[in-house]
Amino acid sequence: MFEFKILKKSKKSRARLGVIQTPHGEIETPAFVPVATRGTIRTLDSREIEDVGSQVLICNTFHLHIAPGEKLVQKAGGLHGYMDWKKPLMTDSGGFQVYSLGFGRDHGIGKVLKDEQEKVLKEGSQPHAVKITDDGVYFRSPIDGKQLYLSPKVSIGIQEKLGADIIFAFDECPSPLADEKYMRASLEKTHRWARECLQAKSSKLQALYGIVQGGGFSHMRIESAKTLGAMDFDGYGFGGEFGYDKKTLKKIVSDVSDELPAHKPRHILGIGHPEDFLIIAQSGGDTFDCIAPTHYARRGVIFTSKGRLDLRKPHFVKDFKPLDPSCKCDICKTYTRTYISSLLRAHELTGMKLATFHNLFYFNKLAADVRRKIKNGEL
RNA sequence: GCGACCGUGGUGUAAAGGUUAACAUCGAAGCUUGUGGAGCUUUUGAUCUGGGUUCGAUUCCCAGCGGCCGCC
Repeated sequence: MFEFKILKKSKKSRARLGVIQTPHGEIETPAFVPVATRGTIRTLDSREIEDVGSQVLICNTFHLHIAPGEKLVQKAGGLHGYMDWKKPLMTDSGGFQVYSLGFGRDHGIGKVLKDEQEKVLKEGSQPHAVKITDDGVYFRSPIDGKQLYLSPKVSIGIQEKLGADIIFAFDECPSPLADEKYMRASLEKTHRWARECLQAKSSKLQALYGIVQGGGFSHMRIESAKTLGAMDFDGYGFGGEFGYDKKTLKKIVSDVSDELPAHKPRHILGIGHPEDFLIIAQSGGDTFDCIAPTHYARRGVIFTSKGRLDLRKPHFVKDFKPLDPSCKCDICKTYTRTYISSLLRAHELTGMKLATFHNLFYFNKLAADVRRKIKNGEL
């Protein structure tokens, strides 16, 4: 049921054109994966998500576990039935929330560093709101403060009930501030958990991806890729930080790609601004997800062929052009910057929706352009 | 017409007879990469007008103007 076919390998780079076959259809790669954390692309319904050209979405185990809970989703026919989405789905394991709700929150940083920073997190450090043990991670529910627990076995159990086509191993996503010793211990834990995830998995319909870690430590990235590459995963996620510049992103993705089994698909977790698309594809990435198009849209920032535009800026209110004159999406064919800018300034939901629709169309189109370039031998 | 109450950034509120009048929101600039977030950082912007009391009034007193409520 799950198969990755490589249609063409580039002679100029590590790029490859491919098709991932899943029980819910095919994904043409390289592909952009919109983020539907709680089973929805905020402001869009499943029909509209398809209309913007999405092939596959990624939902989140941790958030769906909290609400509405995997049992309810299972009763609704799994995520596909729950959201009436007939195409492929992924679920992230909750490993990223170990970071985003833990050290990420403590230090007020994301996973992408803007400047080179001193690595300050020492081995044995614990975040405030999250407790990381050898076997799993304790969280507190954002709803009622109740204790929640995720481990490789628990995460896989939840993901099997959610029923996505591609599921991810439960890992510890380390902070970019982790020092070498912390990273070493974390990496060993992630590798041990990877084996436990393989053992815990019982569904044959779902593909399981292992997650390569190692942060900015090149030797650990390579070691992680070798270790996980030797395990029987259906594909591989690239997690954690990718440095503070694009050169580092390219190097890490390239290095890791070179160590992994060439015939298995590779997913770059949480990276994918427009300027990253070519870098990821050239370095050997097949799929990648990013909250940027949806998250930014709700703040009034749209992505266009001429770069980012902050539609809440005053001058856009008097601008009667479409969002992106060269875009073929329904929004650009229909509405003006004046209208959408005014709506966004008034915090109208429709403004966020129109911006979200356009941004996703634009991102999916960019991925299609990457595929065309590989096909034409331009990349 | 009479009486009561009230006039503080654009809006909604706070405070005090004495150094830079607080907060929220709005405005402006920047940020956002496996989405706890319509969020975060920085920043512009105010005591209705005129008198009086006082060393000193935005605060207390008087008048005007404006608002609001009640009564005729």
